[in-house]
Amino acid sequence: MGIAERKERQKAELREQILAAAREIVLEQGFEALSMRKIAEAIEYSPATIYLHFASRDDIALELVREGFAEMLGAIAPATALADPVERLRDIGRRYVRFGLEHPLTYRLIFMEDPKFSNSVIGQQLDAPGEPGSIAFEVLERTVEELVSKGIFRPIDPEIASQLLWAGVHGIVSLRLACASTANYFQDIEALTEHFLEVVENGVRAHPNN
Amino acid sequence: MGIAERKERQKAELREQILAAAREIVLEQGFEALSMRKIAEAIEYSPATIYLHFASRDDIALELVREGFAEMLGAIAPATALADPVERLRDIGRRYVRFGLEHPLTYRLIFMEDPKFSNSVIGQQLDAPGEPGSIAFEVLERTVEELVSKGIFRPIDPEIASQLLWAGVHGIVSLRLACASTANYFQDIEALTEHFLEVVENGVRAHPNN
DNA sequence: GTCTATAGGCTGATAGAC
DNA sequence: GTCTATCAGCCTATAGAC
Repeated sequence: MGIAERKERQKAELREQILAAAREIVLEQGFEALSMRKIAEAIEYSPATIYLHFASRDDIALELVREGFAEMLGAIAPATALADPVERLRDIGRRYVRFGLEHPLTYRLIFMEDPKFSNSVIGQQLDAPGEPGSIAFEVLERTVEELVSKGIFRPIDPEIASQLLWAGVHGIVSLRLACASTANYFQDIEALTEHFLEVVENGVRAHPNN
Repeated sequence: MGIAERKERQKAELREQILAAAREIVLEQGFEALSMRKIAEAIEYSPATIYLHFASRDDIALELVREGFAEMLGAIAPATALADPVERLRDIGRRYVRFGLEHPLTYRLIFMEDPKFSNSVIGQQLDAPGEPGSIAFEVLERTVEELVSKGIFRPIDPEIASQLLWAGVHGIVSLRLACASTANYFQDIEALTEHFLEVVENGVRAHPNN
């Protein structure tokens, strides 16, 4: 059945081409500029052909958000390897912020563009136990747990602490993306991140060390 | 010159009607649904008439973002009246989050919708010393200063501390708005806000009280 | 599988009549 | 000041030919 396989391969390739073209349009012209016609032009097929691979524009957009989310998790993942929970926690925060700053349009796409897609993707990732997003959040929670059990952090609900950390780094990134030109007020985001991590760490520490 | 005045009054009235209609459309159908035709239909004038009061759709949108920002500041302002700086700081945070949750679409419009407008409005507000936004941020900074000078907070740069607080509450609100349906993970935003304020307070306190 | 052609919308903005 | 009419363009999605 070599012929059927080749056909399937070609079909999958075209699907990938569509997504790649869509990604490029979003990264170059913004999310709202994404249209079936532009994708068609980029891949040198007619708009009608795209509908053989995706049911709608929303389907493509959703897939892009999914990919963006996965890309973000991939950028944060290396932090997991750190043995020291204090360093691991900091590294997660730093990597999160760095990803947001280095991929502002991807970050916007995931969290700020269309609530319909953000909601669907983030919700799916967090509600299903096996999903990468769920696992990433669990790593965060378990790191907090470790810090508590080692007596470094005072007893604090790991879920709440994790949500605080997430909200904090998300706030730093998304506020920056919302007022990117307001350079006067958010000059050094990396430094702000360090301060945030230090303040939170200090705020939940069992034996304050300032 | 009563006639000229009446005409001016009527002109201003129509301008207000346009903005009111635009606001309603954005709050009911979302920002991207805002169009000149829909506004025209709502005010029962032809689309061409709107152009006598606003140069473009962007002009109207910008004005809406400006108004939204002002509305937010107005909702936070009462916190200024609190004499106790600790309570004042907490109240600012609480009011900020409450406004975001009670006016999600206005909050989205200000910070998450179109960076073009967010940027312009937030930038203008923060860069010009006399603007309400600038003043609000100064109140925050001065509150931190007061806490430091009274020995309640350790010596910390008030600007950095203020940015941290802003980023934190913004993160709480905007993450919630991005994944509104993910109720499992962000059940009680008010409680999360309390934890955030407590952790930050504790993290910068001169004499830890846990 | 891929195309052309098109239905059936929507949009911002403006010229020119009244 | 306000209108009608319209330009010039965008869009998603599909029917039907090849």
